[in-house]
Amino acid sequence: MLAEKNVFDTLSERGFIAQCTDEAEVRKLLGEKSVTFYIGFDPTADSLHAGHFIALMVMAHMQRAGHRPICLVGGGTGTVGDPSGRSDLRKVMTDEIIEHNCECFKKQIARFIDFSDGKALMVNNGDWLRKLGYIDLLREVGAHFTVNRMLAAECYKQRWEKGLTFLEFNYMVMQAYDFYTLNKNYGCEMQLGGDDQWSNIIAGVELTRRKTGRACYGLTNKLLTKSDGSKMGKTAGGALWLDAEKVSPYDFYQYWRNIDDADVKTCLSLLTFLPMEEVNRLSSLEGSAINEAKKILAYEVTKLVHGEEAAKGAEKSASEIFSGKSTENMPAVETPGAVGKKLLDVLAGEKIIESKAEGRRLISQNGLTLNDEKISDPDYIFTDKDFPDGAAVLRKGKKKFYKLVSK
RNA sequence: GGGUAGGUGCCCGAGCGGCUAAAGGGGGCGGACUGUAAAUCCGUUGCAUUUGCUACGAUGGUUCGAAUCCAUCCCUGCCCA
Repeated sequence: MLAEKNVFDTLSERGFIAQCTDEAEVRKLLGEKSVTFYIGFDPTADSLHAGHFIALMVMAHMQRAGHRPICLVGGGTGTVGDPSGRSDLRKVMTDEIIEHNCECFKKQIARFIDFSDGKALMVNNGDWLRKLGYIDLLREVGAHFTVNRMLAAECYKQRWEKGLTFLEFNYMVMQAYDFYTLNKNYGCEMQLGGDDQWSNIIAGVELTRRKTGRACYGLTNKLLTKSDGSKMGKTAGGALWLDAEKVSPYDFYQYWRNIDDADVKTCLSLLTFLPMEEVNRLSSLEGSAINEAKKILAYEVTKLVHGEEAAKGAEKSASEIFSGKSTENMPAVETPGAVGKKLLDVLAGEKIIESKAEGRRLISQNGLTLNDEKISDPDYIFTDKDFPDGAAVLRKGKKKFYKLVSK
């Protein structure tokens, strides 16, 4: 069942599309039948992050329009590591870790994509890549690649200075083989992915054509970057993970709530399903009014990732905390027996600060507030009075709040 | 395998016997200004704290004293094979 509107237009209108093979052909294809397509995710960590989310959105748009997604987790390619656009060699992971990460990915992806009734498939390229024989692969696939062409690929540019290992050089071949395999087994005709995957995708399109004579297509989505070109989705602790254990819904919400004005439009159109009229209306708000747009953005993205309940909770906490009305939903930290202990010891113990030196620095720079009183003494010791109702409100910097619960 | 240039804090990058926990920049953090924004400005940025510990690829050595000198090893780039 195809949607009335061509997804290609939807994706294009929302600003997803970076590069595409034969646009007219792809658009036509997507408009006339249900297309099976795939996106691969390499298990580089035990959670997906904001960068993957945009790909999931593309996938969701496609599925909503009646096409069939194949989610590929890279149990095989993950062992090699994609060098595309990277300046360093990826860490080698053990098979156990890769397997574990694949499982984590599967669970997360299942929240965004409907896998019921075969509406989507989940595959692991380890299933076919791992049992390939070297000689067989060379003869079957290697013959179709010229090194000259591979070397010219944009994705290796970054590596010219640092050196590219043969191991990584093969990544492209493996990914191309994935596409060919999926085309053969599932009739997969398109591969989507982040724009950094363009070279790999093209390789797959060509391999499939050479081996089968069938035309395949590729389309890449823009990478999630800020208006200044830097990567979006970076937090103090690293990536903006989709796993609630790694980044709480509240922090996740706050990330989007604090996005640059200039990025509001991109985020709304790429990361939410709000109609474009609404996206345009919200992102045209000026001055402080654009905060409304940010609230909606934060709520919508959090809802997609963590569910409606968590999104509402995060929204409520944020508005209460920043208006100073209530501390009820503030992120709580259990600090039993804090009374009588040094403030810095307690905070360091709870990882609220990374080290006591950082704590001292914060205090000397007026960055720590306890129940609305600036802390000025690095040796401050908690007293009963700090926990009026069994809880104290600690503020670190301007925006990080913690409710210390003393039991 | 031969020649050569290197491996410095989160990253880039200076330092090339003591004044070096290590210039400068980026990033991060804090403050001011604001709109829980950006830009800007100021401060700060190993840990422990009252001169203690750990750090300049690894291990040994020379020295009163080494990131800086020597030896061996590991890793990387480039050129040659």
